Amino acid sequence: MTESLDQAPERISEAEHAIMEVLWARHPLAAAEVCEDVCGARGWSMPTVKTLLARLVAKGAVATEPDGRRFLYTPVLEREAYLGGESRRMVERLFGGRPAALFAQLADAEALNNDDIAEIERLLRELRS
Amino acid sequence: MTESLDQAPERISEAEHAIMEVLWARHPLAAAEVCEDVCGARGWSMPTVKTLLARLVAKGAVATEPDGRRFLYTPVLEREAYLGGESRRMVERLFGGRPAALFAQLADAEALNNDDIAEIERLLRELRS
DNA sequence: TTTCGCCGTTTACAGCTGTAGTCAGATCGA
DNA sequence: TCGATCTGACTACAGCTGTAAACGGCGAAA
Repeated sequence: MTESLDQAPERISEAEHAIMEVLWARHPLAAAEVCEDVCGARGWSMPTVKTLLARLVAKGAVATEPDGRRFLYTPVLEREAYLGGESRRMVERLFGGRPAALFAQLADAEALNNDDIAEIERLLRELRS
Repeated sequence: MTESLDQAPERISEAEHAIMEVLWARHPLAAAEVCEDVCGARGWSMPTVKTLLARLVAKGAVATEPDGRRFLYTPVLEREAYLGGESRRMVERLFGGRPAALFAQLADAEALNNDDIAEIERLLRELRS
């Protein structure tokens, strides 16, 4: 397996993830614009957003590009990679790496509605081909 | 129903979860026995296990029963409930509550092997009936 | 009865996380 | 030119987490 010379996984916290979602949806953005998108929903203030952005930059998950006197922020870490990594980590930690066990759990907890089931079936058919 | 032990979900950390897994597998156990099961694998020492057990008791996830001069520990929180809750939380947080998106992600990351797929198909057939 | 060892409890402490205040420098408008 | 702003940087701080040492009581062995 790829022992990745790349960057260490560098965990992203939940608050940081909220910032990433904003940037994944639209970028590059200035700090103030990120705040517009997220401060209301989470009850944060500008300083909070700035701190989180700075931490993300320090972790290499977000890049900056100067724009006059301010910075524009762009995600470096890709959404797919992040979600994939988190999902696998979770399946690993909670279900011993067996995705089927996760599926069984969700089914058991009735967390799957008919649409979910239909879509998962479609995905499986696709995988098979 | 029973009076709310579950009003507040009372998050369980990863280290605490390792302890819970030991107790779910076998209980009741004394602290020393828990350590036997987990100290080697995680490189922990007795004090660490004791701290984690104490925190779990404080959170109401584990109950104690006196056994001579020591305590025996038994899980109160059930494994199914814990896994279900964690799974749903994760699907909520990362995939906007759409389990199918999680599966698409796992499929995309090639985290599903043939056995997983076969088992999920079997579960789907079961659900259908 | 005195001491030793085991057990749970208390205390410790550094790193991460959530949340935010303050500050110094750049810049735009007057 | 000079202050009002805006921006990122630095600082702060409490709570949670991982990890563990120190303490104090109680029963067993001597």
